[in-house]
Amino acid sequence: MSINADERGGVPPWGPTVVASVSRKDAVGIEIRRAIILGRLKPGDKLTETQLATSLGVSRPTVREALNQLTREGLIVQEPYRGLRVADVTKEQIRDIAVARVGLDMLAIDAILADQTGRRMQIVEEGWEQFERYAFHPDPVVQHEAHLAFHRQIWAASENYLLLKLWPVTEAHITLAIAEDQTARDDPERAHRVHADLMVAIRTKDRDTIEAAFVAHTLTSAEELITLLGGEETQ
Amino acid sequence: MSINADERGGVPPWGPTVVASVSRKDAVGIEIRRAIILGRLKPGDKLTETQLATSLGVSRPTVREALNQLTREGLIVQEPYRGLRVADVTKEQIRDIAVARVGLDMLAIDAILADQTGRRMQIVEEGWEQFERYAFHPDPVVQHEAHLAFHRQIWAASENYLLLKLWPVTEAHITLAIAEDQTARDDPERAHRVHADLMVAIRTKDRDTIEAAFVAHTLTSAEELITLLGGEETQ
DNA sequence: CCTACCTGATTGTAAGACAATCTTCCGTGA
DNA sequence: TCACGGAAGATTGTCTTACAATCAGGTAGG
Repeated sequence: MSINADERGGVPPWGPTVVASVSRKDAVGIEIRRAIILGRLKPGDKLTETQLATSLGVSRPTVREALNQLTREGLIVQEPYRGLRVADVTKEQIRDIAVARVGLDMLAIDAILADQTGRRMQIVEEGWEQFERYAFHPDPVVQHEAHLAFHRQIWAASENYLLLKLWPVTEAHITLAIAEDQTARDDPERAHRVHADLMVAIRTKDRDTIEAAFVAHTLTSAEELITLLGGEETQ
Repeated sequence: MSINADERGGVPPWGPTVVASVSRKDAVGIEIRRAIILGRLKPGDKLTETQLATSLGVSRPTVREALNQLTREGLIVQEPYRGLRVADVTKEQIRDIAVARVGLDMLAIDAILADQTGRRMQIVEEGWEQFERYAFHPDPVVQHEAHLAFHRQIWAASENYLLLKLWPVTEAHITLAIAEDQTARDDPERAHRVHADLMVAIRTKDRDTIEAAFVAHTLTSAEELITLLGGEETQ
């Protein structure tokens, strides 16, 4: 696990698709998120600054800056002077995440439906097209990122400045919830279908229909995950 | 502007009320937020890492960690290799902040109203009592923090894990919006009254009444602020 | 007057050092 | 044998110094 291209034979670990260069700090953050998405770093795993700095080939100050950000987002839990852990979420928290997400999604939807020009709906359509392009990509990280990008685009379509500011923390928690859900990552057909259902509902432009779809998409999925986790109390 | 108690005669700059010690990094963050609240740092003001480190009496790495966090929250805007600025918000963004806040507040209220035990409502009452204790404090920073603490407590009362994770970014934007509103800071009577009105509405336990109160409290205030800002486009 | 280059300002990153805090293990005493 | 205290190791928190990278502004030359 290193972010220096020269150590990996030319292709940086965050892949060839990033056009704008990213800072080392951001690259570290990307790499840690990927490791969580891929299950290489699991909820509860312990980490240290020195270990991460060494394996990522950067200095401790650089890794600290990335970790501070991940900590603030909620992906990493820091225990001063003791080390760090990949965050895990309890079943109750998974439900809370879903409840808040539906509320926030509906805030976005209200703004989209309020738009008489159709421009915001168009932005959602473009997000859907992007999603379809990558929904079946062989790389599970690309699939996950396509999923996140689609949901982010719904919020972006609302053109609400604060919603977008809240996205990174929300994204981190979506990632954590999905990291608990091993099966979700392995079923791109299902992932595509549930998003297609969402898109069908959005196109009706009927608020109640859309809300029911988001509840099904998010809350119901959360309850299924909680059932799957069964007796495993994750905290 | 320094965070070392020994340079200030014993009392740390963040005041004697902090019981748990805070890290230097956190103390730096607190100090910069206070300066923004007090208007000593104004929207658009330019800052440099070196300048802040010197005046706060800490090292550049420490200041960087604090600034990274403030940047992520939205209080500071960073321009790589050029310097930093106190964020300012446009009138449209002030409206967006208010719209999103009402939505989030109502998410919290829904969770509070759903609670049959009355425990969550009790938490709101305790938040109100705390607010009343400090609403007329002579220090405007204490007043502002009392205001933030009261609103945070409404979210805390929802016991929704993700809502609380979203609070710091929301708080930063409340602070920015209020920093634009010079008059709001100077009228603790009015501040107390508008929060008392909110509390009266919350106690009715009628969702529509509460929503109307939050709209009046947040959206209407935002529109008033936008009118006050008049022709001054802050972007 | 315009363009190019150089310099200054500032951030991004690193290395090494040490302080602070917490945990674990070992030794001693009861 | 158990409990307590102290020491050592692990890890973060903070600092200092240094240099690379990038951008903006000013000056000089054409």
